[in-house]
Amino acid sequence: MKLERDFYTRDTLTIARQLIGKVLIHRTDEGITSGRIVEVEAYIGPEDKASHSHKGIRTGRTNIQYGPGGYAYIYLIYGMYYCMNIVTNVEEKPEAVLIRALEPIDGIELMKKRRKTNNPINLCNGPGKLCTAMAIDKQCYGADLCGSTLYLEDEGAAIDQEMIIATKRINIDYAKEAVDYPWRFVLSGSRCLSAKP
DNA sequence: AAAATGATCCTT
DNA sequence: AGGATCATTTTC
Repeated sequence: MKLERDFYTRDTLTIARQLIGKVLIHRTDEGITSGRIVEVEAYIGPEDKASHSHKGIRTGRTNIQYGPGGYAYIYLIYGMYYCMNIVTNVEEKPEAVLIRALEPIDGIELMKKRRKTNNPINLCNGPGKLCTAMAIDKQCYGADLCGSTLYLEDEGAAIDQEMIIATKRINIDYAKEAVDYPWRFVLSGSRCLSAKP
């Protein structure tokens, strides 16, 4: 079942935890790719020094975060890689969840071609990698996740809450006290994580 | 107008 | 441990 708007317009940490186990799907002219989410990080607006919308910074890049949840926030990092976030909560709350790793499901051959590797566990085990594998780029900025091109589905099988581990976020050393917030959620034991829990 | 800065990945 | 590489943001 496709996730609808009401899934996205809620509390960000609740959504982040519930995103583990959901399936991300992207339909392109080249074909369909999909993967099961196994790692995410929450970025919670003005109060979070690690967030792009820290202090309510509103620019061309962060603007989509200020709308309602259920839209894609895509940005280029280090001049080379795209990262995909899911905008969460309601209007004027600039919050989002970064998708950090997936276990590939559909379109694995296409992913291998795009990523130039044959190792299936090296296709989507990082935020830049999964965007390359699924051809998620600037064109996806602001995409409505309640549409039919880029969206999420619930597999049906619920994840045991004990299998979801909360840890510190990755590579945000610049974020002062926020470096210690346990806002990264991973599926325990997954072979496709970007780093050890 | 110019400088600084990365929510990363790959190679050594 | 270091370099690639550039859009976006911040600063002058």
